[in-house]
Amino acid sequence: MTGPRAYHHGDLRRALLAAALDAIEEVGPAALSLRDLARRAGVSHAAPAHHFGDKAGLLTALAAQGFDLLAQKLVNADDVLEAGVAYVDFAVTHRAYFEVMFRPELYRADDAELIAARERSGAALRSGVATLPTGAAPADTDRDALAAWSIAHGFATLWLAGALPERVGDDPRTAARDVLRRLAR
Amino acid sequence: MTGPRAYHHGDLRRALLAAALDAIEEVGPAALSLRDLARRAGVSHAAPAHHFGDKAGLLTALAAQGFDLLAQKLVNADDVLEAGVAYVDFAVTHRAYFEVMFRPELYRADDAELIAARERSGAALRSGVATLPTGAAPADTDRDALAAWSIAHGFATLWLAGALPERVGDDPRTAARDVLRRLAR
DNA sequence: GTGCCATCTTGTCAATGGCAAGATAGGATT
DNA sequence: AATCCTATCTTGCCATTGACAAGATGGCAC
Repeated sequence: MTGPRAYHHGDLRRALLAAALDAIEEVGPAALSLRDLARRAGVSHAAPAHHFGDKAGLLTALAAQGFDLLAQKLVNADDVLEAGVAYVDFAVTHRAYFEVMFRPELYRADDAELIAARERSGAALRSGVATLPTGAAPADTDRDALAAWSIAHGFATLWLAGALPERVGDDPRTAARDVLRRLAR
Repeated sequence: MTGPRAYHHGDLRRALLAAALDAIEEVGPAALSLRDLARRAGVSHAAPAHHFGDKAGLLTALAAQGFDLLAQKLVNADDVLEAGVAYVDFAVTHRAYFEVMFRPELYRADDAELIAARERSGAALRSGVATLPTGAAPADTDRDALAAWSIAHGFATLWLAGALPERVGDDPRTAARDVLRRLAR
C-alpha cells in the first residue's frame, strides 16, 4: 500500500523479503529463520514480526510476489510451448519464489492478495492454451490447460529436486522445450 | 498389542517410522519433530537419535521405503497410461512418502540404500515407456519417459498442493487418467 | 555367572518462534 | 511550540526443538 518510508531502517520490509529470497536459495523455505533474516538486515530479532506477523506471513507475501512475477512471464510468451518453457525458466531462475508458491502449508493460502495474484497466473496460463488453433470444446481446453500445466510443473519440480538424470543436460530451457513438445504435437 | 515395555521398546525403529508417516500427514515433513515422534512411541526424547542419527537420517530411511513402494506400484501397471495413474495414486495415497521423496534437502541424497531404491523406481518407469508400440529411437524413448514422468509428477504435486481448481473433481485417478491421455494419444 | 554391547534415559546447550512490554521517531493536532 | 499519536523497532522472556554427552538397562554370547 503506502510506499516504503524512511524510518529507523528505511525499507525493512523490502530488505527482509530480499534477504528471505537469498536465504531460501541457500537452505530452502522450511529451514528459513526469521532471526537469520533479521541479522542479515541488521535489525533486532523481533523486527520481522512487526511487518509480517510470523513466518507464515512473510512467506505469504513472498508467494504473492512470486505469482505476480510468474503471471508477467506467462503473458509475455508467444505460444503455449513457449509459455511452458517460460514456466520452467521461472522455476529455475526464481527458485526461491517457486519453492514457496507451491507449498501452501508454509503460508496463508486464504490471503486475499495472494489468491488474486495466483488467479492472475492461472488466467495467463489458460489464455495461452485457449489460443491453440484447435476446434476443441471448452471442456477440452480446460483439460488441455491442465495437461500443459502438469507437464511444465512436473518438469520444473523434478529439475529443482535434482531428480533428473544427468543426460538431460544442463540447460533447463532446451530440455524443457524438448519434453513439452511431446504434448503439443 | 504390545504395550510400552519397561525399558526396551522392542520395535522402536519401525514404530518411529510409522509415527513419522502419521506426523508428516498432519504437519508436513518440514515441521516434523523428533521429540514428537518419541512421545508418540512412548520413549525418551533422545531415543530416535540412536536409530537414525538425526532427522535427516530418519527421512532418508522413509524416502528409501517410499521409492521401493513406488517401484512396486509401477511394475504392476499394465501400460504407460496406467503407470502414470498409479504414480498419481501413490502420491495421493502415500502422501507422506511422496512429500519426503522429492525433497532431497531434507535427507541424505547420497545414501546408498536410497539411491538403489530410487533407481528401482526409475527403471520401472522407463521399462513401462519402452514397451510402447512405436518404432522410436532409444533417445526418443528417454524423452518420452521424461515427458510421461513430468506430466504424472506435475499433476500429482499440483493435486497435493491443492493448486488445482475444484472442477477437476475429487477423484485423482479419474482426473489423472484424463490428463495423462493427452500425452499418449 | 560374567562381560559385552545395542538400546534407551537423563541432562544439558544453543538456536528458534513467538509474545509482551518498552523505547524511538516522525508527523499530526491543538 | 507543546503535546499526542502511531508506526517502527528493541529488549527481555519462555517453551520447544535438535543435537550431543554421559549414564543406566537388559538381552545375549561365552
